[in-house]
Amino acid sequence: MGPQSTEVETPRLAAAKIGSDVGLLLAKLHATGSLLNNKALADYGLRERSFSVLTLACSGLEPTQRELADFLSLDPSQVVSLVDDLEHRGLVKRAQGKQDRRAKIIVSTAEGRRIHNKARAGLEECERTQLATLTEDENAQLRALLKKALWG
Amino acid sequence: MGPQSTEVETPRLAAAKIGSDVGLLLAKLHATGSLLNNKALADYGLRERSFSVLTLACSGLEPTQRELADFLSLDPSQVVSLVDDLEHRGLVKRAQGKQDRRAKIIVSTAEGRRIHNKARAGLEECERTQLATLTEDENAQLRALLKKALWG
DNA sequence: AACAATCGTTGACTTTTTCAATGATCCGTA
DNA sequence: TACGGATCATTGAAAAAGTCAACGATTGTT
Repeated sequence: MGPQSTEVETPRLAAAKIGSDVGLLLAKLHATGSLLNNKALADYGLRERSFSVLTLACSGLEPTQRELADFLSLDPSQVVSLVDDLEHRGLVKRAQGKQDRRAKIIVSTAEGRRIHNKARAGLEECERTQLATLTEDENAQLRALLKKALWG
Repeated sequence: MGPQSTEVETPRLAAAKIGSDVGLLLAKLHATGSLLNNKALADYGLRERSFSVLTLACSGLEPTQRELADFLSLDPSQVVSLVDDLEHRGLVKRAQGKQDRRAKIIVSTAEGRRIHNKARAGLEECERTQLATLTEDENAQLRALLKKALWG
């Protein structure tokens, strides 16, 4: 992503109609958010994406790599790298698919769950400050709207 | 961003708590949205970013490149490329800054405004279909929440 | 006048994304 | 059962995007 300063910027340009373009708003919020999230996760050797993979590995849903790729909007080869990294660090394991032996199921290790719990706490705190200008209700509303936009 | 299929995916993994993580929701909606937006803009030789620059050039706000970089969360060198491209195609012009002669103000040409109008119509139609699962009210709510999250 | 800071630009460098090819496996069909 | 086409994880290469430091020109400050 681009270079973000943590300073408050004067959004002179937000006056333009583009300031209401959903695509741009998403891009901007995602950009600034990613930067902060990655910073918060760095303490645990994670980034937004590896954290997402780890979260799903810890979920008990036993996702396959293909499912991870679809859900996270990543190329399958990118998932390979992410899982490689997490596996080398002993946070997740590859297990053989149950119905499909081609597929590999990603499951967390005890250590993975330990790290994940810590990282999640840090990330939640980080996101809380990011959305500090929203009330608790608005925060929940935003989540609900994003989910509905994605999955109806 | 990653590879998106236009098919509807079964979000088995959305059940995980991560399905409520704002960071991931933003990333995912942004990813799928970008893909569709870029596809819609391709007819006009534009992409999300060059469209944003063109929009601001057409806004009458006379943005400098530095302001574009800040507002669009881009590195100044990326703005150079985007403006180069638009300028070569005769859609925008670089004008000397008024108070500051180091700065360059980006303004649209008549052709730029013509293309922009067409592209904007196409993009709006595209975003309408993307957010089809939201009601008109929810759509407006989402915009408002994103703006508030960004600028309070 | 001197100095540090900022603007746009360039170029090098790293990271990320994209894509095609591969072996293993699955599934439908003859 | 055996064949053929599709899907899975993986690899590696190529393309695109992002990052960063340096530069001349200009600004504002001391």
